[in-house]
Amino acid sequence: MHEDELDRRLEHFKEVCRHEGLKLTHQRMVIFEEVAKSRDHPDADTVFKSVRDKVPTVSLDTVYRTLWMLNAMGLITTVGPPREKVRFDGDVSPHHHFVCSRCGAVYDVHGPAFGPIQAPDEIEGIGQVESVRLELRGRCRRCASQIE
Amino acid sequence: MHEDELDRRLEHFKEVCRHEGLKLTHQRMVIFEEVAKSRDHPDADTVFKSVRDKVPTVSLDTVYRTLWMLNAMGLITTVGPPREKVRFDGDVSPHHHFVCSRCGAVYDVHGPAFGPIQAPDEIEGIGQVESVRLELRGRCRRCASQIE
DNA sequence: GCATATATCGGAACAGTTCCTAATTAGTAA
DNA sequence: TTACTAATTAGGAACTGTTCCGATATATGC
Repeated sequence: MHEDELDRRLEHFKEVCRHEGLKLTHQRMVIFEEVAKSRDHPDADTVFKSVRDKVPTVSLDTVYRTLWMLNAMGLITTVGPPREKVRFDGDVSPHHHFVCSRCGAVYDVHGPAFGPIQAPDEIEGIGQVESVRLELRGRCRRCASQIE
Repeated sequence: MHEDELDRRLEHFKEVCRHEGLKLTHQRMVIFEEVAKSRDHPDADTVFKSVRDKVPTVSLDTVYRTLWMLNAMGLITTVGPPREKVRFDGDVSPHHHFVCSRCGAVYDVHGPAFGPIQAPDEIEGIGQVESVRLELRGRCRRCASQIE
């Protein structure tokens, strides 16, 4: 990534914070920068260790809080569903899932609209695909109809 | 689900166990039946509680061991990536991920082959889709080239 | 039935994440 | 600059989901 791009993201981050009335603490900036410039999808502990090199007293809690905050603000994303326990499915036929982000309910989606998903050619250079998992997230009907 | 279908699955399960030299314990059958007949993607604790009604002394460990075994045998599947910690991604542009099931490395997949994924009409009746997550799993090049 | 490899139970251990509270700090206004 | 205040942090305890461990029990093959 270009130095410029990182600066641009940092500036955007500051802007969003100001706009949301969030304080621009040193910790937050270092944590954001760490994820923004990383290319290897680090876990929380990895971020924690990197940040600690620059801010020795930072706590793991702060790292977690900040990461989820950044995620909520759309400044970073996560790989895999956040904070959920494993669930099992007796149906092994090819299908996908809709997970309600509010109540956690899981709905099967068999709809043929997707068809059998095929990996793009790019994958060739990365590895051998063994399974494809498609997960839709959102608010289910029941939750959507309830007042917040 | 028809009673027949459940019986068929149970019979298939027994067959696979025999073929693999796995013992057909009462616990295993009850656990498998519980997941096979469920329609709501239960978590391990839910399965545990259901099974306990029929086998009061069953342990949570047995439930977990059995569920992962069933998963490994392809008799059930999981929702969401199993046994992994959350990882973060500073890239918020639309893209997907390839996760190596052996070393855990995550690779970005931007390939246009997928295009913007669209939810099937079936979704209309389920809820409002807020995000779509596509995850490819398999063995990455580096791992594939190593002797097991 | 007997032998034995396999599976189970129960509880302790573990890992990742979140909670709690006193102390600190960024932003704001005088 | 200084003082004020609400937001944020550090550190460690607590929590949750999952796995490990060792003694006991059991399914299967003979």
